[in-house]
Amino acid sequence: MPRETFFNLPEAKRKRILDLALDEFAGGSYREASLTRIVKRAGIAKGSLYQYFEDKFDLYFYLLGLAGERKLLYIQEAMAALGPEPDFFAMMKAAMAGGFRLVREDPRLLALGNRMLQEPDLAVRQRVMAHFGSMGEEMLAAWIRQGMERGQLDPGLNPGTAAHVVLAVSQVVSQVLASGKLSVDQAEEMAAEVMAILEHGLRPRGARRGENRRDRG
Amino acid sequence: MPRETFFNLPEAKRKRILDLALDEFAGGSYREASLTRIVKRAGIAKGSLYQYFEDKFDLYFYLLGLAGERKLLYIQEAMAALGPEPDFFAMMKAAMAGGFRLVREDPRLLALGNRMLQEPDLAVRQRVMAHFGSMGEEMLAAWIRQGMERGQLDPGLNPGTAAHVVLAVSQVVSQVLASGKLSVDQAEEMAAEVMAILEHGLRPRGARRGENRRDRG
Amino acid sequence: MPRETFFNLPEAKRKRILDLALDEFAGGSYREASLTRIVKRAGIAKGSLYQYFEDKFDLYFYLLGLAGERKLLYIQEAMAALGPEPDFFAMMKAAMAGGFRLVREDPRLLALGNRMLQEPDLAVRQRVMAHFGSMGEEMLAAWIRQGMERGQLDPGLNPGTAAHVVLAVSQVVSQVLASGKLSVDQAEEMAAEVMAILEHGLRPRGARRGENRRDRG
Amino acid sequence: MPRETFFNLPEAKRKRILDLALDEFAGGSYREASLTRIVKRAGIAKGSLYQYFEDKFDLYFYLLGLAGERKLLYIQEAMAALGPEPDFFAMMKAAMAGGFRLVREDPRLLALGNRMLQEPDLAVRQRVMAHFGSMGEEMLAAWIRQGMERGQLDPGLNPGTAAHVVLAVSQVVSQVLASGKLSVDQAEEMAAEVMAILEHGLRPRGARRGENRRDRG
DNA sequence: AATGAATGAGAATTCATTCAT
DNA sequence: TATGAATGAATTCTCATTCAT
Repeated sequence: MPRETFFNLPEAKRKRILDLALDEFAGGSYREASLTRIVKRAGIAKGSLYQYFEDKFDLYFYLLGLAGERKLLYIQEAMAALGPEPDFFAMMKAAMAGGFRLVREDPRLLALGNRMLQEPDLAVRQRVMAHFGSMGEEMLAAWIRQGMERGQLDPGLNPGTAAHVVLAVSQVVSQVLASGKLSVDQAEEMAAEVMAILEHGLRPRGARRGENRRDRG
Repeated sequence: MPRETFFNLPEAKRKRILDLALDEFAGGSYREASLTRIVKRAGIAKGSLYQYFEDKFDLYFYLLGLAGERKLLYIQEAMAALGPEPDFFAMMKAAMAGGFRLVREDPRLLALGNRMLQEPDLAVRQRVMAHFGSMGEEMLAAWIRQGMERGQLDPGLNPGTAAHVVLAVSQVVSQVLASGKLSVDQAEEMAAEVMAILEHGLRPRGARRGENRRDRG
Repeated sequence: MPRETFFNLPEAKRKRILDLALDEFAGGSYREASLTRIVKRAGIAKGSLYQYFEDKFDLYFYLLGLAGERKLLYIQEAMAALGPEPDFFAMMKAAMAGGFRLVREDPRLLALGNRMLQEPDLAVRQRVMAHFGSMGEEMLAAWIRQGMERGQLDPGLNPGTAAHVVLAVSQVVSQVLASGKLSVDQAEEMAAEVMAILEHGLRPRGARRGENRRDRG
Repeated sequence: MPRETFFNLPEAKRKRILDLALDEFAGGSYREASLTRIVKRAGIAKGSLYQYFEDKFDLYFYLLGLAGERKLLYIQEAMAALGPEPDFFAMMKAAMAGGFRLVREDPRLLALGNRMLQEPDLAVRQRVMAHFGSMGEEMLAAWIRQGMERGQLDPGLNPGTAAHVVLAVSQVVSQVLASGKLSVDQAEEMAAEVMAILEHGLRPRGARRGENRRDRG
């Protein structure tokens, strides 16, 4: 956690530092993110950064926490709009919508997470995992189990595999976004498409027969 | 391209150098790959590497080419087994099978490609792209167009989006493999699952009615 | 000297600061003692320390003075128990006893002195010497002269050399203690042994055997 | 151990680097010795030093080895002049003479060893000890045992304590020398004096006076 | 009187690249 | 053709000291 010093800073300065740090850590691996560059751009002394944070990892970790927190918040807000006993796919779409809200606010927040998942430094990844766990993975597994119980998902599915598939697919959306190949709008469209496909693949087989699942035309 | 010197090297030495270089470049970003480490492990002089290759990028680029070439070869071999006018999904599965053959031979070849797609150094990525283009993307778009013409894919699809979806999904498989979360066998199983879902999602809608696409049980 | 501010501090706080400072300065060279660590452990502000003391040296110097003062006190108390015209070796033993009392009270006080004698920073050592002089050395020389006059020491001795020898030997005891190789009790035993040897070596020759032991010269 | 690179250097350069390094490491603690200063004074690039040595410790350790080696050599040469079954005190004097020869050649070699014995960084000291052991201590203990068997030392002695005393006394000589308080000649005189005292203290009691000098119990 | 933010020099170490032999 | 020494900028992190509040 940042030192008290950091929180005593005028908000503008604090935000500026976080902003520049986000630039760094979202733009490459942990190793490649340069504190030197941050302080140079921020116009502060090298030592100052060390008054705010324990060390490089402390800053990185704090940033990750902020991003995760915000993402979770958005997801929860999107899900709050759903009724009780919500459909699995409705939840997934709400979660995705939350993710997209995050991206529209600041794409780097998403990139930060992606970078972490690809972090080449094993020690860094382990330290992160030790605190954050696999996060989404567990939540998702719970959703899937619930969805199967409620008859929203094919009972023949292997929950573990399904979770991997779903998680992987949503990571794809993230990465397509991060790569800048698609605009946010295009990505959202693609995500809807992907979700439709997923839904088609994961719904109970019998339940799909004789009906038109796709209303997008 | 490597200098002539490199090709004059005894094959064992040449392979050894490439092998160690693959270790480096598959294990992190371009920046993090260390020539120093390569020469140390290879037991050759720093200067020698510069007699074989222009610079770091030259070596990296050559490695990428080798991996791409081999992947393409495997895909082509897998596709050669298909009859004339092959089904789109059969082609996809063949391509995937080619990819898995690559992975079984050397997982680092796959990791190398993944790392490149995530390369944080813009200049590096651009130089790579300038020579390799989006590779798979164009081939895939052609397949999709063909598939739609032949009535194997839903005519209502947006080919570009579909290409992205398909590409993204196969990248997912790659990354799951690279992450080590799944064994190659598990990943292959998951890939089959994913392909089934994709097929379900992309086949012409009418064509699916009243038939059981899924024979896996 | 500390500023007035320091003496206005509640005693507990004052002692705590000195205690932590002793930890630092007894544990390494002047340079390695870290004010940052002191204030962190003391839970006071960096600036506060500079309100109490001029600078790092001021604190160090004050600490040295305190330790020296106490050591002198203990020595004097041990000597007060001796009768008038005390024997040189009785005085030495009393002095040593004083030193051991100091060590038993707080071994860091001894370590502090030893570190000073080994201080690598010439400027620091010189500033210390400028104020404290060689301390013990002069007192010791006086004792030796006195001892020779009173016939307690061999008149053939070179007083300067003898002083060095005696001082050096007692430093040995200090360092053995500081090194932690011996317990205080063991060290005290060793000191007695050493003193016995010294006594044997420095007593007037005639007093021992009626012959001149020295065949080297 | 230094890298091959170092040994391939022209001798003058190699010596110059070692000389400057000796300046650093003999002048303070491990931490205080500055590689930056060494390269600046040597007029070489920072990176070059790392071509010669693994890291700071490697350089330090190599220096220590050189000094130890030379000291041992001198001691052995001095002892070679002694006849068979040499007297314990003759051996001690020879050893001391070896030490003085070292000091006359380069006092920093002695200072280096002293600094090591006082090294505040525990980890450094441990790594050194792990390779060098206590060196002298063991050799000395053997001498003492031998001396007692041969009737050159008082059989009532505790060999451990005696070893400590002797070792400590010779360290004193070292430190007096290192401190610069005495010239080498004066120090050698003092050493002789000290040895005479020691001899007097450690010789068999009967051999001296036919009585037991020890009344301390 | 107390605070604690700011500073910048200095520390060890790694790296890709050049070039004389 | 191979070598490997030299380079210097880059990295993270620590420190004593100052000063406005």
